[in-house]
Amino acid sequence: MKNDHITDLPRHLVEKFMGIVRRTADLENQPWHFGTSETLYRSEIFLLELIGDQEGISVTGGADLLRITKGAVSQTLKKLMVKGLVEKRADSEHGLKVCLHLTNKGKSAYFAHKHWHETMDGGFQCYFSGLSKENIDFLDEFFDQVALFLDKWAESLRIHTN
Amino acid sequence: MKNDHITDLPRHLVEKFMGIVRRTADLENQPWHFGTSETLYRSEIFLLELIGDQEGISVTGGADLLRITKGAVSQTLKKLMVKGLVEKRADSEHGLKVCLHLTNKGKSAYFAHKHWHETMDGGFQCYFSGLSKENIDFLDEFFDQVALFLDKWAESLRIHTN
DNA sequence: GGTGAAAAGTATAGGTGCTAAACTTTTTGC
DNA sequence: GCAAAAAGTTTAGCACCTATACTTTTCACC
Repeated sequence: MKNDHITDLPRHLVEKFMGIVRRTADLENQPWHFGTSETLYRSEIFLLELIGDQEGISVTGGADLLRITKGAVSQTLKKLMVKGLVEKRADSEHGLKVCLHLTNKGKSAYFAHKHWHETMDGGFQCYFSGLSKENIDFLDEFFDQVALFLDKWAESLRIHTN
Repeated sequence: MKNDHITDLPRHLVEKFMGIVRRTADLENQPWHFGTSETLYRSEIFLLELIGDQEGISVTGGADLLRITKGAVSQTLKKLMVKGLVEKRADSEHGLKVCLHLTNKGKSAYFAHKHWHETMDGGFQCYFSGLSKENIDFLDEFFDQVALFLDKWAESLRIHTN
């Protein structure tokens, strides 16, 4: 069929997109060795980054932002403390709450991660800056459409799970 | 700073994109309840889909295509067989190889999944069809840029892992 | 002010999904 | 013919998450 290259174009794009999604998830699952001698795993990096962004956050607060259970945060937290990257401090106004802070070792890892993002995102930001307003607007709209699609996906799961 | 909305636009888009990527990965991790009474998990769906697409494939062949170890395939395969969705057949030309096939129950799940994709992708394909050739080309180029970025990412991990 | 419910955090069991390594059996190559 | 390679399975172990039970503290209401 000589028109395959036209009708298949969207499918081709969808597959390209899904490839990117899977590769990104894959890369995020790789352990990390920057800024510290400790090996950091995905969940640990996420929590470290969150604590660095919001020093003094609580376990429950972190769980809400990471959208996981507080039990999961508690477990990851323990690993970060064993590695000497994070410390717990008592909340002066609430005897049950805990305030999470980075140690200097933790800050080293945190800023190494931030710096990695800077250099890494550099080229990409550059590419973005070179785009026309039309293309930027289009991308924005496109992402919204994808988000709507994901809503539909989630909804279809919700229905068939009852 | 009054120009924040301009300089932050790329960052805003990057975060939007990363949100989509994470949400998609999340949705793929949800268990599945279509076309069969059995609950299917991500690895099981992937393998089921692969066997449906390529009936008669071997364990090692599947491992290569899924880019995981054959041990992982063997484990997932066992679950699919316990659920009665897949069966092993001897390879007539190679006594050690195994040919994987869907049972009727497996085909039901496989086609339910395919049908779900059809209806699900429907609206999105529609949206795609309405796009101009310029926008399509731009998206294609954009995904290529993201792929390049992921290459850089992988490379940076490779270096720091030696 | 006292009491019961809610909230913060921890600990544990269990489950998915993967790798690495050890193992068996068959096929292939010299 | 025999060693090496290939196909597949099994096991131990790790990362990561949820659900649940639990303790301790705080809060709200009478």
